Order: sequence, then C-alpha cells, then structure tokens
Amino acid sequence: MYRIKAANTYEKRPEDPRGNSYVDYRHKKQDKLDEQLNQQKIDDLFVDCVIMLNGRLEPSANYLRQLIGTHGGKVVFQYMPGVTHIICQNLSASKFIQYSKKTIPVLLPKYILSCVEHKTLLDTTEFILPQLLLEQTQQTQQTQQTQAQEPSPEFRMSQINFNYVVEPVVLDPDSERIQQKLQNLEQQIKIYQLNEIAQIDYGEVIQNVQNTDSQKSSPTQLQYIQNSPVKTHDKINVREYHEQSRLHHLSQWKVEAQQFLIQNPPQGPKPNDTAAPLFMHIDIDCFFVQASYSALSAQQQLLYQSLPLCVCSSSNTGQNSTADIASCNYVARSYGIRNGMWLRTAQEKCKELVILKYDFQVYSEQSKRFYQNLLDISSQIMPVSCDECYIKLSGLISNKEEFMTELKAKIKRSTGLITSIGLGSSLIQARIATKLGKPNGQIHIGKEQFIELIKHKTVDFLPGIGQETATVMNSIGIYSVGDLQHAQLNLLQQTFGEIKGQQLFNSSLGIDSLVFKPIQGGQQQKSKQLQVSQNFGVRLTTLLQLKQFIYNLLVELQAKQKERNQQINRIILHLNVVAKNANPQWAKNGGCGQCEKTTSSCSIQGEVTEYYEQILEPILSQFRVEDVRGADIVGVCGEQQPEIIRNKTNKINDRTSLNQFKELLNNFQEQQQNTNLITGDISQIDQIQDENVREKVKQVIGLQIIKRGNLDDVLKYDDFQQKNYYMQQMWGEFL
DNA sequence: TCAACAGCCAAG
DNA sequence: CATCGCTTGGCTGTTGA
Ligand SMILES: Nc1ccn([C@H]2C[C@H](O)[C@@H](COP(=O)(O)OP(=O)(O)OP(=O)(O)O)O2)c(=O)n1
Repeated sequence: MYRIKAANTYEKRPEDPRGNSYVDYRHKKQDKLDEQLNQQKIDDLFVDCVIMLNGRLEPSANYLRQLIGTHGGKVVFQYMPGVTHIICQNLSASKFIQYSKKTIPVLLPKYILSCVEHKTLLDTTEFILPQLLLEQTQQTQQTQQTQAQEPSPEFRMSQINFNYVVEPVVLDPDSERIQQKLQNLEQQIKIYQLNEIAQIDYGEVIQNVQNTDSQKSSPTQLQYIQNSPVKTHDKINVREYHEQSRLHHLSQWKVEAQQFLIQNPPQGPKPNDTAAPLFMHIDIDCFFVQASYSALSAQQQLLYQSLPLCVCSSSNTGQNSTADIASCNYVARSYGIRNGMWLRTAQEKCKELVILKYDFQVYSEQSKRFYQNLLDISSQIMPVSCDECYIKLSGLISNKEEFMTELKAKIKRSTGLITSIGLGSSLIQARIATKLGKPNGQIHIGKEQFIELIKHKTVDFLPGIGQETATVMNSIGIYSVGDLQHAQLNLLQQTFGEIKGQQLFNSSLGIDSLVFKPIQGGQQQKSKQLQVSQNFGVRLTTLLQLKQFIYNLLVELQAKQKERNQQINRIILHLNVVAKNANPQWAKNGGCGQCEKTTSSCSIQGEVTEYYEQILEPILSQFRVEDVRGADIVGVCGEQQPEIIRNKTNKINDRTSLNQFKELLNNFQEQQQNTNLITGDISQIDQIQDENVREKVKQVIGLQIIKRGNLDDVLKYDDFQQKNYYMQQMWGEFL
C-alpha cells in the first residue's frame, strides 16, 4: 500500500508544516505574520555570508530567509557574484550541470538549521547536496568565499521542482491487532444496532431541518473519551459543533446572501453596458468587531472606545490561549495583530487587547440589513461574503464622491456599521481601491493610477496571491507587484501553469481574472460540490464511534443536499489522521493538529447516509481510530447546467507595445464584464498602430471567428480552460 | 480528445 | 475553565477509455 506524500515534508519544525490539511495553512499564515513582525537580529553568525536560496525548500524559503536574516546573513534568490552558499533541495538536470561546475558549495537547507543550532558555521562537507556529492567531494575544501563567474540565463531562472515521492506506509505493528479487535468488538456490540439508532437519528435530523428546532441529544452523537486532551462538559455532535463555529457560519452566510438576492432581486437600474465600465466593491470594516461592539451597552462602548479590540471565542485572561482571533479593529492592527491570529500571539503584541464575544445572531441580522441597503443601487450584485460584495455601476453614477458618501451614510444609519468603498473599471481595481482606502475609505482608482499605486506593494497584496504563491514568486525573484508587472510572462507560465501564470500577470496590471457573475433573480444557485467537515474536538476510541461520526457528517450533508435541492453523485471522504511526528506543543487546543489525509470515495445511489460504512471500509486498515482528528466529506453534485461562460484569460506578451496591448485588452475585458460575451466592435483592432501587434490580434480573433462562425460562439466555446490543447488552439498565435 | 478524478490554493 | 481549524470554487496534472 502506498500513499502519496509531498517530497519535502519537514517534520522537525512543527510550526511550519507543509503538505497537510488546510489546518496547517493556518499555522503557516501565523508563522508568516510572526516572522514579519519579529525581525530583530539575534547574532552575527552568517554575517559574512551571502546565501542563495533556490527552488522549493523545506523549511520554506521565507522561513530560511528570516532565520538567516536574524543571524546577520544576506539572502538572495538568484545567482549573483559574491554568493557564498547555495541552498537547494531538488536539482533539475540543467541546474545539476550548472551547479556541479561552480566552486560554491551547494547545500541542503539542513545546513542553515544546524549552524543555527550549533551557533557556528559548520563544515559544509556533511551537507552537500547528495546529487552533487560524487562530483564535488574533491573540491569542497577550498570552495568557500570564492568569487563566482557570470551567471548563465538558465541559472537565473529558478525552476520549481514539484516532484513527488511514493513512500510506503509503515503500519503501526499494533494497528492490525487493534483493527481485528475493533472489528470483533463491533460485531459483538451488534452492528445492526447502529443501523437502528441511525434510522432514528436520521428522522430526527430531517425533522429538525424542517422546523429548525435545536436538536435534543441523540444517541448517535460523538462521545468524548474520558481524560482526553479535550475536556468537555457536554457531548456534542456535528450540528451542535457547527452552531459554534465562526467559519461554518461565515460560509453559510455567504450562501444565504446569495439566496437573499435571489429572493429579493435588486430593484436598482440596469447598468448601461455601452457606458464606461464601473464597478464598486464594498466591505464592512472589521465586521465582527463592529457588530459585537454595537451590541454592547452604551457604557461599555464608551469604555472600549479607541481601545484595541478583537472578537475571539476565548474570554480568558490566561496568557496561553490558542483561540483564533476572528476579527480585530484597526487599533489592534497597529500592534501587528491580524485576523486569524492566535490569541496568545496577539496578546504578546498587545497586553491590553480587549476580547469581545461572538454574536452570530447579530452578525446574521446585520449582514441582511447591509444587503438590504444595496438593492436599489443597481440590478447587478455579486456577493463575496456576508460583509462584502461587488456591484456594477456602469453608466449609473454621475457624482462618484457624493454617491459613495451617501451610501456609506445610509448604511451607517441603517446598521450602525462603517464601510469602505472602492470604485474601479474592473473588479480587481475596485477591490484594491477598497483595500487601500480602509478603514472608512472611499476611493475611485483610475486605470492609470492603479499600476502606479500598487507598484511598491509586496506581491501578496494582490487578491489571489497567498502564502504559497508568494513564496514561489519570491523564489523566482519576484517580490513586489512592480516586479510582477515587469516579469517575463513565459517564466510565470512555466512556473504557475499557463492560465494561472497569465492571471497573476494580468492581476498586477488591474485586469480581472475573476468574472463578474451577478445573482440572477429567481434562479436557484447550484453548487458543484457540497461539503461538511469537522476537524475540531474529535477524539474517538472505538470504531463504532468513528462510524457514528461519519454518519453524523453524512446526515448533515444530506440535510444540506435536500435544503438546496441538489443531487449528489459521489462522495469523497478525507479522514484527517494525526501525523506521525506531529508536535503536540504546537497543536491548537482541541484542534486536529498536523494531520495526514486518508482519502476514500464512492458513487452514490440513493441516500448518502447509507454509505457510512462503505466509504470507510477501504481505508480502515490505514489508521488507528484514536488517531483520527477530523474528517471532510465532499459530495460531488450532478446534473450541473453547463457553464456558458468559462474563464477567459487575455494574452499579452509583446513588450514593445505593452501599453497598446493593455489598452486593447482592458477594453476587451471591460466588454466581457459588461456583456459577459464579447459581441462587440472589433474594428478597434484596426486602430492598433503597431502592424505586428495588429496582425497578431486579428489573426487570433479572426481565426476563431472563422472556426466557430462568430465571436459569440468563440467565447461560448470557452472550454479551453479544461485543456491546454485549447489554449494552444485559441491563443497559440500569440505565444 | 476529453471527462473524470485527485490535489493544491485562496478567500472570508 | 480550554475551544468551536468551514466551505466553495478555480486551476493543475494525471489517467484511462
Ligand atoms: N481568518 C478569518 C478571516 C475573517 N473572518 C471573519 C471575521 C471578519 O470580520 C469577517 C470578514 O472578513 P474580512 O476579511 O472582511 O475582515 P474584516 O471585516 O474583519 O476586516 P477588514 O475588512 O476591515 O479588513 O470574516 C474570520 O472569522 N476569520
């Protein structure tokens, strides 16, 4: 039996685990924040070193950079004269040749960690990249501090190696015995009893869906083991757990916002598609904090005015809380506190941080009120979340400033909440405008300004660029948005893939990759998948309990399916099992910690709840029940209406007439956003000055028109995202 | 050639 | 007391018919 695992999992540093569940992403995010805010120098260990980090590393390049920085060293991500060490992990063939000729030591990341650990520069011999060892052993003695030759082009273009290794699963010697035991036990404890119980539970839950009464404790709910690390005063089941989970509500409210708009179609005027495109993005500032604050008594509000506030499930003052901060106000942010940060980290930054309680009821009501205020602006609204949405305003607004001021005042009157508004000619421009204006901002960004305004931001400022993408970008020498604006498109595409690469590039220029999809009144939204998860507070002892857990999740899935009137063709179970070397010290209290996913899937005929055993059966031998820390169940929905509009990615790569391209593609983009199809006027192509460029554009567009009959069909046929083949066909001439 | 599937990433 | 780490969608890459 084999399990695929990321090749470079680094297990010695639990606070930066990789390749596991999203849960670890939280840790990484936390790390990143910590790192950004802790840059004091510790010593001068690496003071004479210029260390080049290359490719994907474990621990992450970001972490190593911080580490080296705090010990006085300099870090570069591309080769340059003066580099004293190269840190690398996966060597591609071309680089292998390059590196083996260099006189600079090429070392494993372990070298940095060991040096720090021993507080001295160690001999490099032990840490030479194994691939190079044969060639280089003779040379290593005299390699340090040597000046290097000019870099070759390939050398500068750092590639990322996404190799995977297949690693045999070493079963715990006990597990088989335990399995056996459990199975026997299960048979003894009447397996059919579960079915019986299950039926009862099923009925109850469905009934509860209908009359929304809170559910009484049912026999199938999870049982916590005695003396488990998670102590609980009460038993919980999936539904009760979700009631308390902010992320569950957040996801739920997004769906509710969509449904609200379906049931209450916006009455505002229809935007004018022939007018200059104009989009608005609006977001309530630190939503949870404002809402929780507004629910306080006047006296308390006065007391907390202009104090650092946050919303967090912990009310403790004990200093070691691992509770997440859902939202913090801008005073708190000035201390470096961020949403999603653990309370104890935040309290290290600001002792006076005031904790407010969640009030999900209030958030839900405020969200509804917020949306109510948006209904008469325009007929086209696209919700992003409970506190955030895009609205199309093309041709509807005369005085922008006045409009924004009035809307903000109106929302303030109705909800008491302060919002930020951004206007721009594309979604991303509006989005960035909001971000730049926060808090209490109202900004309109012009196309030209956009590129200048964000030039000096780090790449992760752009929506769509998170921790992972930023790290990879850094490793190919792109740090700022400006770097990205001037990056080589083909390098980006080579690194991130054809579409993703193009989208990243486009984003830096303010061109949307997100498509504006306003809610269509009366038309039920169909999801592609429905998911139910619980990865908190799960500590099981018996197989029976595991089955109950899975069953409970399936009951929720079924309820969701019925509620949304969707069909589920297949379910996928991701069981989160505690990672072998997970460091308990870093684990969130009650959380799942570092986990490895064990996955199983099966097709569904009939009710999903009937599959609780069948879905577990194939993977039962791969883990011990007491190691299970949670599960995600994904239901893949069927009977999807085919999407008419797939994502379209505009191609730009002619540097000499970049501006013309930008302009042209902006126009195309705008038309696309305006009509969802480019039906329009392609005579503007004739206005392109540069003959080369003009012909290329004509070729590509024209070719497709001929092929498909007309431009509408070209774009309807936009299946090319599915396969690179189509990309080549559609846009090959451009490349 | 393309649908299906699995995995990763981002977002609030 | 802790603590409530969910859910959806888009893109990449592989497979197999
Ligand atoms: N990791 C996160 C991020 C957000 N939220 C919740 C709390 C936020 O109030 C709400 C909206 O998220 P935003 O990203 O809009 O952040 P805020 O509204 O808190 O702040 P701002 O929009 O001013 O940056 O979602 C959360 O619970 N956990």
